[in-house]
Amino acid sequence: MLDIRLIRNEPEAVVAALARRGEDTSAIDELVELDGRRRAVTSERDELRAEVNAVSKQVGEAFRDGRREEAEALKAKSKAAGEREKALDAEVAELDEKVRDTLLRIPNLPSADAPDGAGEADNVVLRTVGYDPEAYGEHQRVPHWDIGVELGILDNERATRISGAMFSMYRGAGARLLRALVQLSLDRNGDAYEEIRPPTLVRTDTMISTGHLPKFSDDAYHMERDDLWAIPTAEVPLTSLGAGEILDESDLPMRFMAYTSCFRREAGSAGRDTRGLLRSHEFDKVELLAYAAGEEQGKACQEDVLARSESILTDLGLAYRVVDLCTSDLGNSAARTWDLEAYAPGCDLWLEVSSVSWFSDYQARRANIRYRPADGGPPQVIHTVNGSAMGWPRTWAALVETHRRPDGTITVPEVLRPYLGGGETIGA
RNA sequence: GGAGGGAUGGCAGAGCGGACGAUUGCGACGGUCUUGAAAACCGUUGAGGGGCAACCCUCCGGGGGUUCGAAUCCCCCUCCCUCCGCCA
Repeated sequence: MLDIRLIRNEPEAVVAALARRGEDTSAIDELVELDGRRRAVTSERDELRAEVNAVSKQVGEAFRDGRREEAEALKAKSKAAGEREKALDAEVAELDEKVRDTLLRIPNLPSADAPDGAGEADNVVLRTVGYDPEAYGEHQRVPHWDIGVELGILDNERATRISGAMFSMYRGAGARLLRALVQLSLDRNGDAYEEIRPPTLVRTDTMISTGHLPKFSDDAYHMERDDLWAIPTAEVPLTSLGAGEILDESDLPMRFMAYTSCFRREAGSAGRDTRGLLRSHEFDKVELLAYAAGEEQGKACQEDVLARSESILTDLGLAYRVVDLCTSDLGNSAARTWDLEAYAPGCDLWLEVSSVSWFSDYQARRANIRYRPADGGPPQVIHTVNGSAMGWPRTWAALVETHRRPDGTITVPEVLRPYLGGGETIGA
């Protein structure tokens, strides 16, 4: 959520920044007005409160000194003020809630260096690595859903029978490959990122902190009976790890990683890109996340996550490109996002396998995570950064398609072999 | 699921209707002393909001109530702990 003081002091700047997203900015004018009213009523209420406090004190003194009559008179005076105060207090509460509700629905301001744009087409490809369209043979032009069936390593037909459309099931070497990918990624990031195994069901508050609620409730699975949400990404519990806390600047940046299932209803995208592993309701992901002291450190952390994710793709022998999301394609909470897209030759698609974002203090303000500056100043809201390392189904797909040999078997990239008992081939 | 006990500042832990934003200890920070450090001693040290400022208001898990006045009394909720039951 944005800082209300920023909206108050520089509404034009906020409107201009939101306009870069193509966002309707009328909520800002509304907020400025609401906030003004709220502050006026609040100070009026506070004055009355101060009066009640002062008079009450006198009541006590009068009683102690035995001045009964005076005490009774003061009591009546205080009671009258108290009643007016109560009415104003209700009004303040209502305005507070309105301000917060409005604030929660306003997206983050894009970073100054995020490219402007009106849609996906305006995203900027920063670099393409290892891609040569001429280099792929016919044997690599087989989509993973066919390879999966052919080798018996993917069984979405039965997954569908068990859970419905857009669920998947890995089998045998396919399941092992998936686990190897997860483990590789955890192992190589363990030097700097603390491994966490968080809960995958979370409270409403937790979903609000990352910005997944209140606006995007249709995208998430909700367990009505217990009022819990299935996480769409480990970003949700990891971001809230430090909720409500004041950290020491010397401990920052703090870095965490988690391997979890992720659950997405994919409302509105039914039937789109649903073949094979392109899009499913449940998938595995390893997430890297950092708490940073301010913008400079935050941006450095974003670079670190990106570099780490890229190196995994490189080591897996996959072609990929880095895409700088334009302002209109940016997620609600993000200020700057780089997507990593791996090339899958079989389905001839660039698959988004990672999304590395800097959220400035937007999420941390919602989660109320702060740090105490080393110079002793007042607590500051931290910055958050996160990125996938990686989203595994799509990586699995790109890998299987890329490394398919003419005989239909799959070459296991060297880095994965230790995790597969030294095995060099799948499907032999 | 049943019974009981809790939730107070960075942490520990008092307070149980008015002088309490809160005793105290630890920690942290500043100073004295010291070649330096430690120890000792002195001092400072919660968060949020409003105001140019003096200063004012709010916050003792959350919400409601009683009262002129609530950290303190009452009700509801959440969470934690102990015991019992059940269960992976």
